[in-house]
Amino acid sequence: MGRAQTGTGARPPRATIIDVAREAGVSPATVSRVLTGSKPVSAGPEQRVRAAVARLGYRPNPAAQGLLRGTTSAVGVVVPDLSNPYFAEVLKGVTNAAQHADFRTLVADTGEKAGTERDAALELSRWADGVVLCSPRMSQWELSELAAAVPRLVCVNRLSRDTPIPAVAVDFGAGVASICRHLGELGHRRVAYLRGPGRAWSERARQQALRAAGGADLEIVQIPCGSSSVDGHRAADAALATRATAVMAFSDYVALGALARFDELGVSVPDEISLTGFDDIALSCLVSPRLTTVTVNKQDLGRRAWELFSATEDDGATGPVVTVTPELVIRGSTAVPAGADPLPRTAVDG
Amino acid sequence: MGRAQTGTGARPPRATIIDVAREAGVSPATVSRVLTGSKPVSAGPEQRVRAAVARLGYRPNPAAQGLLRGTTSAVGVVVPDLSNPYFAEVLKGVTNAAQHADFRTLVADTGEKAGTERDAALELSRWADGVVLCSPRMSQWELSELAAAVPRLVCVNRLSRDTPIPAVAVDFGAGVASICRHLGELGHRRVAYLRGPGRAWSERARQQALRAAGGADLEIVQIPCGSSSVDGHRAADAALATRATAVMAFSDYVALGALARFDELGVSVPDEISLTGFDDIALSCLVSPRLTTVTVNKQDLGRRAWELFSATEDDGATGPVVTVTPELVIRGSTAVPAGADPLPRTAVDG
DNA sequence: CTGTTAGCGCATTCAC
DNA sequence: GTGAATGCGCTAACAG
Repeated sequence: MGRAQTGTGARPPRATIIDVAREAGVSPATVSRVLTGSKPVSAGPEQRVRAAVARLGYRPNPAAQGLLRGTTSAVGVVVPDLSNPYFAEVLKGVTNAAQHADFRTLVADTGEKAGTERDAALELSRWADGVVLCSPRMSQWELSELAAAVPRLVCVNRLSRDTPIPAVAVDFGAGVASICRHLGELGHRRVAYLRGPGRAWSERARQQALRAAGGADLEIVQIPCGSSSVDGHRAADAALATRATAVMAFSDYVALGALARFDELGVSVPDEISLTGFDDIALSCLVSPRLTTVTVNKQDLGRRAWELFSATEDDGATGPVVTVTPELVIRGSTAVPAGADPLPRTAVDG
Repeated sequence: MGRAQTGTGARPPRATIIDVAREAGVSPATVSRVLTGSKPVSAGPEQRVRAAVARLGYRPNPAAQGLLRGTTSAVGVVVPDLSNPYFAEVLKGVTNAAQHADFRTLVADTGEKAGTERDAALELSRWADGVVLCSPRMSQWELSELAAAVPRLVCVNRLSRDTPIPAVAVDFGAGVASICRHLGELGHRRVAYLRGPGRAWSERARQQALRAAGGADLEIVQIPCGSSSVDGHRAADAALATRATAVMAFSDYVALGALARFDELGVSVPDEISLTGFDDIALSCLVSPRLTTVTVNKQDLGRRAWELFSATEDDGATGPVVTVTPELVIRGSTAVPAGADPLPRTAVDG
């Protein structure tokens, strides 16, 4: 009885709060009060409202609520490439945290094209209360400009000196330093570095650490590469040509590509050449040899970005910066270079 | 001159169409007309409006627009696990296609928990014009119920006989059959199958094909497993214990886990045991040996899901179903079983 | 061509 | 406690 005729094919138009009010024999205001719990409602009407809501399958229209509140309960996430497991994990971290706080996640993939990041972020910012920018490749200038236009902007893996943008970032310098130390202790003296995208802040941070680490003890040979496994695969030959005894890749994703190329070439890792990654993605311990890398909790990065986002005020951001220190994890892809003493450095120092 | 005082920290409240109208000395309707192009506006006012828009940095509020239009220009995507490269790729496919049509993508991750899929989809459907459900693990009954509640529901890798839900799905049967054929031709007679999640439709589709393929020629031994690489890693020992000469994994992601375990155990692939995957994720040709699998264009799957979505009417869905036939790609992880004739079957048959 | 009016669905004032 | 009125920002329908 009473169920509005639900034709087989025709879907009933979404019920409004007015429909519910009529059905329950109360005013829309009362329905709203029951649903939001903003003001007490006596038992009788409350029951009738709840029954009507259930019967009609009523769900408040979020657009209308948002219009009234002035907020959207949504957060935008801009990533360079969803195919990259790293960004997929960060997105997962943000999404899960947001879901927990009853927020929706809007996602945009810029396809590693720095030129589209600005538009993507601006667009998402219209639909969401703010935007999380993952490893933006845009210029510092663009970023500052964007920060002025987007109500709540949070960066992942991008720190900016001039503009106080809230950010959570991996301490790439510490990561690179620990890899260099590890390689040095093994006896490597000449290391080929597979460079990431020049526009990536994280790459520039690595370069800085590389400059500090490289010197008399460790010679770093730079090889242009990129951020994907295909890039790593392509750059592997050039790395080999440097006669370095170890290859340090921009990331695990890149390292996996290089590893595949070494395998094709019959170059044994780590016997003939050592290889390191960065990030410790899931698949890095599924390859053979398992990748020596630096471990970063990517979902946690996303979660922290969310926390920053939800702690940020809509007006001038104070710009707290969270730094996450990665940890070296030594696995099978690094070893003493062929024909070298394990710890010559200690011997010399001592 | 004229730039409203943009205090250093304080962000100016988002301008409304009324602000623009005032600034340009016209009515809000004229501003709207200039912006939407719905009706012609003469040059003078148009220029003034554009100038005001630029000066104020005005952008229409999508919530208000949506409220009026009754649509959101957004699509929801529900995936079991963003960490799984397969789903990340499908999401990328949907997002890119949606972006192209000026639609936003909302994403929800259910963490492989079938129980949360329904709520996630229902929730997203309030914010979006419809939902793409990726490999839903929910029951057929729940799915039918959901289809009645969500305006535009599209499934990926899930076909339902009773309810006509638009869907794009891989022809898992054909894929499994081609793997079985390949394995049979190599001379394998006993194959261990690493099962996917029992709730997954794709798993049931595979089982059907397995029943057809398994028989006198090919014995299939079923091993409970799961959908992640960790599951594959765990199940590898049991697969080995069956004394099968080949292992067929539910997916590449699972196969990669098994491969890693075989490597740990010193079991050589494909010399001692053959291994196959399914889906052909990017990393499958980065491991050693490269994985024999069946190739599926995952981004394309997402793109097609989007097309189905945008072709679907809000009312009763007609339920077109697109089937994608995967292609066998033979790489290094499969070989003739130890001590067997390469093509005994042909010999017997001939 | 342009301005005025109304209303999308909802929550939150006010009166009662 | 409850109902009626107001307005969030915007565009469609009307007048002029």
